[in-house]
Amino acid sequence: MPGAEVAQARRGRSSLRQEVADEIKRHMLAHRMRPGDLLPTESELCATLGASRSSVREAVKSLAALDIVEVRHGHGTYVGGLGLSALAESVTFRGLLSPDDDFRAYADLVDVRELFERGNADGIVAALTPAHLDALDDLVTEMARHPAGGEGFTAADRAFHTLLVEPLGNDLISQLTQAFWDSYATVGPHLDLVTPGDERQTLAAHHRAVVDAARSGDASAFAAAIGAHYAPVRGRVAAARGATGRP
Amino acid sequence: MPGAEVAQARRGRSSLRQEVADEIKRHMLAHRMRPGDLLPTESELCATLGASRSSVREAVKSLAALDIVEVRHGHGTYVGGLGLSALAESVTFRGLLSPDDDFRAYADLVDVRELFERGNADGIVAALTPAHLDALDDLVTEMARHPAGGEGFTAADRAFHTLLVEPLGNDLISQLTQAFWDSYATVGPHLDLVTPGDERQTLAAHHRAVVDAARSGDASAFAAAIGAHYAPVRGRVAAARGATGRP
DNA sequence: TAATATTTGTACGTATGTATG
DNA sequence: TCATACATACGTACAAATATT
Repeated sequence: MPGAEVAQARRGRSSLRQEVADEIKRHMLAHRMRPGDLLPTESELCATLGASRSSVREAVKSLAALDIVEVRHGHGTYVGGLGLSALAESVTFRGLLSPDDDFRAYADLVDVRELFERGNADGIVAALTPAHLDALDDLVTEMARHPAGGEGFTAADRAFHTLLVEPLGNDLISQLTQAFWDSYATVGPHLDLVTPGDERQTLAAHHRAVVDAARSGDASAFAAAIGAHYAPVRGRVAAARGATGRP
Repeated sequence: MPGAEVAQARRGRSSLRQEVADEIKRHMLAHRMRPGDLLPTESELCATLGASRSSVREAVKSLAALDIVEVRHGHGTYVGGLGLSALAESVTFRGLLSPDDDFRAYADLVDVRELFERGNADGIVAALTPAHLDALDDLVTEMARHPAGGEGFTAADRAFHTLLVEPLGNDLISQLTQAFWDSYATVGPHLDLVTPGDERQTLAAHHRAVVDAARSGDASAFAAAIGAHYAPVRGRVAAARGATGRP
């Protein structure tokens, strides 16, 4: 017998697992729970929802993949951080799975990353504080001290782009920026893109130009500097497209 | 005994379920599979990966939540569409779970939606064909024929914003636009936002202004029209913020 | 330090629902 | 209608991790 409570509300509808997942979300909303709050144990969910442990576990696992819940072994199940790690994973996999379609997924990624910074030029330049600018400068120095593509450079680059949009105060944009940076950094190395040595040398300089433009308060100059930062990547993609066949 | 192949590569690392999920993704990449391709059956995965049915099923369920695989009952498991339904669900839930923090999640959503259209004004105006413009006009007519908030209006609105970014040829932007529209449309009704009757009347007119500006080829006018389209929503959020306490 | 209770992780067997031929 | 292949669901048992005592 497939339980009672949920099963009853499941006549001709979707799978029991989906119903259980929806019920768990409803529970979180009804109790106005916050990230980090403790959810009922699996056994309790089984009893409450009238489903077997397998079904409950599978439902919980799909919610965990979306960062809606977080499961800690031997501890319990908690409300998740609701971050966009799921997005990053999905977009990354998309890029890895179709590397031969003219690098389209990768190029799309670059466009979106640029949009977040260039399209918010006014807001970013207006909201950046001297403290922000100094921190950005330090990160550029950090980049210049490490070889491009290395550990230190990569970490500084991620922090740079995160900090750049942070003053906007838009949490969604901040998380999207990080998710897309992660995808970009993961997909890139799997592509056959040729990065000339002299281009590696100018990477830190491009970032420095962005900070300088921001410090000057000139939104147009800032937008142009952002454009110059992303232009080389587009050039590499175009070069690879030309090389691999497409006329 | 916890199998052999995967379990061996799992000394001191993460859970078996995670290993199985990674292995499935590796399999998809190694075989250069495409959305719609058939994956091995659960039994085969159990045998190949040396894991039990439970572990394999839970792993598959987390991949299904990310639209990386798609499971069809009685049919088999296929490579998923790699869409951003996961993003929409996560963002929507985030908005629903924290409706009392000054509508921040909702306001963030509006900002991002506007960014996709306003920030791409140049590209959109340049790429829109006469056929696109006519289709957009038809959708506006459709909106004007239906009451705001109704079924017909909502469908036309979604199609409008989808079509608006479509000529950019950026699949990622198109999918993000749709995902955020879905979140916006789902979260909005749960918030106590007051929409004056006269504002409902002007909704179609705002969309018409966007199309007219695009037809004129003036990117600045287009950007301004997009701004006018989203401004009322910001007004409602600001009004609600003022009403519920925050000075 | 060690024993114990709680909770999630893994495994296996069985029965049922669903689509194809 | 029947047979086959597949996913769905249930129940039980034990392993592993994390506390508390």
